This record gives sequence, C-alpha cells and structure tokens, in this order.
Amino acid sequence: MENSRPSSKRFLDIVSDLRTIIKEEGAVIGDKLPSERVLADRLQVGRSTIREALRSLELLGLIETRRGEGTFLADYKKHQLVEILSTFIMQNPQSFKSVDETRRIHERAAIECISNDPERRTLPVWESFLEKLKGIEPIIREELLQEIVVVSENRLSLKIWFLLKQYSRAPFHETMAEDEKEVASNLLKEMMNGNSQLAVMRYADWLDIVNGERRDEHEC
Amino acid sequence: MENSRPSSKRFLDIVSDLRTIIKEEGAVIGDKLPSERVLADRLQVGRSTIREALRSLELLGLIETRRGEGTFLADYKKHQLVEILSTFIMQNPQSFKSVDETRRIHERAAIECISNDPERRTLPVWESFLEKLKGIEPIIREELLQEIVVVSENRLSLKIWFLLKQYSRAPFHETMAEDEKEVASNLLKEMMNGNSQLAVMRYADWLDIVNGERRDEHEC
DNA sequence: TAAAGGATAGTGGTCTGACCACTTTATAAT
DNA sequence: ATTATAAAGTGGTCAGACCACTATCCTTTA
Repeated sequence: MENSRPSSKRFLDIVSDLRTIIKEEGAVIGDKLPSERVLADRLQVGRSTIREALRSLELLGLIETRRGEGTFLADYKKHQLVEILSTFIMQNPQSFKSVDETRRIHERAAIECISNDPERRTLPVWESFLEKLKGIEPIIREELLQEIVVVSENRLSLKIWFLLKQYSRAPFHETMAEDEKEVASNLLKEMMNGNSQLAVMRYADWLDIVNGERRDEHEC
Repeated sequence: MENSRPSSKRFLDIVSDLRTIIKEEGAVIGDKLPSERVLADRLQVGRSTIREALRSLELLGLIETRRGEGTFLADYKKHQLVEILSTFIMQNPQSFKSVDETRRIHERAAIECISNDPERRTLPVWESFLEKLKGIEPIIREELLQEIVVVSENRLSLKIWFLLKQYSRAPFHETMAEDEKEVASNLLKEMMNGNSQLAVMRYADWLDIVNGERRDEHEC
C-alpha cells in the first residue's frame, strides 16, 4: 500500500523533472539543455533513464538533439510526430466524430475571429484565394482552412487544429470540386465583408458539400 | 552523402519497425507485444534502443507496459498527447492569452451546440441553475460553464476544456457577484429559448463583467 | 484427486561501463 | 596570426548485470 512516491515509472518522473529544470533555468526555444551525463548526475539516475525521457520528448517534437552538439529546446513548429501517431491511434469509431467536431469548432472560431477584425479580414491573401478559386487549377481544401486558422493567430488553437487534422478522416486533403469553389468563395467574401454570421453559414454550406448529405443527425 | 537509409536516429527507425510488426501480426488493442529482449533480437539492435522507442510510444499513450507482464497495445481513449503538448507550450507568457481564448472558443461552441438542440436546451438542469441564480447562495462561475461543456457531449472538447481550465489565469473558480448572476441568467434563458446568437452575446457580456473592461484590443 | 505452496522462468525497470561518430574547443606547429 | 592537430565534450548504441514483479509449472499436502 505504498503511496507511490516513486511513480514506478522513473522516466515519467524525469520527464516532469526536465520540465522543471527548463522552467527554472528560463530556457527559451533554441537554448541548450544540460548534457545527458550532467542530467543523470544531477537527477541521480542512470543515463539510460535520462535518455528514455529525452527520446520521448524528442518524438513529441519538444526537443531536438544534434549528435556531438547537444540537446536543444525545439522550435515546436514540426508536427512530424503526428504522422506516426495517426497510423496507430484511434480506430475507435466514436472518437472520429469528436475529432471532426472539435476541428470544426476551431475552424468556425477562426472564421468568426477574422471576420470581426478589420485588419485581418482585409488581408491580401484572401483576394489571392478568391482569384485562385476562380481559376481551374486544383486547390486542396485544407490549404484554405489552414490559412484561416493561421491568420486567426491563436497559436494554441492552431496547434490543436494541426493535431486534429491528422486524425480526421474527413477528406480535407483532397482537391476542391468546381461547384465547391463557389461556396468557398462565398465564405471568403462574407468574411472579408465582416459578416461573421453569414460567413459561418457559408462554412456550414461548404461542410454539407464536402461531407455529402449525411449530416442529418449531428449539428453541433 | 549517404542516402540516409539508417536515419542517424536508430530509435526512430525502431518506432517505424514496431508499427510494421504490429501491423503484420494484426495486433489489436490489449494484445501483448513481443518482449523487449525478443524485439531487440529480432530487429538486431540493443535492448536500450528498443526501450527508447517503446518509452516514446508509451508517453504518447500508444502502448502500455506492466512490469513483470509485458507490453501491450494501449486502449487509447485518452488524448493525452494534447495534454503533454500543452503543458510544455505553457512556458511562454504569450500562451496564456491563447489558453484563455481557446477555452472561450470551446465554451462558445458548447453554448451554440446546446441552443440549437431542442433536446438539450430544455434539460431540467438549466431550470435548476436559474433557480440557484435567483438565490443568494454562492455559485462558482465554472460550475455553470462546466455543465454547459459537459452537456454539449463532445468528449474531446470536454477534455480540452478541462485541460485549459487548469492553465487559465481567468478567475473562473471564484464565486459570482450578484449583478453577475443576472447576466448569467440571461445567457441561460436565451440558450433555453434556442436563440444561439443571443446566447453567445450574453456570454460575451458575462466575460466583460468577469474580466473587467480590459477587453479592448482582443476580441476573438 | 484437488488444493496449496514454493521454486523457476520471463518481463519490464534501472544502472554501469564501454565504445563509436561527430562537433567544439584548446593546443601546438608553422 | 594562421593553420593543423589533439583533446574534450556530446549524443548514439551496445552488452551485461541486477532488481522487482508476474505468471507458470511442479512439488507437496490435505
């Protein structure tokens, strides 16, 4: 009936300790962390345990290691980790719905955010998109969505969106159909006009097209 | 100028190899994976390398290890990836704003979701809350918000919300002021009436009260 | 025969020490 | 002062050894 002070998984404690160290030293992106040997000595564990923790954080993209140089706080702009995840995670049918719904929540919020901001809704990038939508060159759906989420300038929301995108089974990596481009254009126009409510409605229209008509039961 | 067949990070290759093994053996959730020693032998690498890969997958919640028993394909109902990522992103002061914004995004989505669903917007729990808001007994702000997010029935969104709540510096764990209760009541009433737009506006009013008047610059 | 008990093998968890390949830095030779 | 060389530091990997724990087999016992 131990109170599990040592949580039976030392490397998990190390992950936590590393976070503390980073915090205490006020390390910023790009900064060098103590070497594995120093960490092992400081935290009083073997180097292999330190490495298990570091390798975990590396796979998450939180740190970056360069042989011969050291370990550095990573620029968390690389989401390559999720590629590996997506092949493993959730065959659970129920969770796909949550993922898609949550992704849409963030997209909708981004659309509203931009529509309500005179600065961002008049960015030249939207004009460019409108032009491209008039043409016949193929456009990937998520190109537009990504731009929207990026411009909304909520880094956490963006991060979450990128994660969810990888897990989503919605066909947002495919090219847009011709009639679909018009709906997307309408979305953009309403957004640029600052009419967030109509923009969101056009977004809903777009979803209807992409997902076919099987959106009968769930509307959140 | 090697073609990087051995990708300089052996443990990353192992992660990939593990995926292959799991696929080939048709392993399902809960199944036991080969032991670390067997894997090391089969993949012709040291056991420590195998462990670095396994520990990474464990931190991601993809596998589960039980001492003395073995390693198993995890039942990944917990999206703990988001958890870990967020705790790390949180070092940066700028991110607090993101956290609060993102939390509000989920709250707003939940309010809209419930408002648009005749079933959920007429739940007796809302009447109870209205009654309590009329009284003088103290009510914690997040009690109401939590109920809303829970009822919206998006498990992932709920998970994210709980997480963000912890890192938020907004005073949602405090009790509601008297004049504040009226605003909250209005929010509930609009929601119960199915008027999602007005409900969201009342929600914005509420935020204004809670956060004082320093919502000048950011409106997303 | 069936139940209880203990020995044994298997497993993950950890540590140590040893190499290797590579980069940086310090030192020596020019 | 510049260049070449040596040394030190770092991550990457391996092998072997324990430990703590679990499951299993097998003997002992009722």
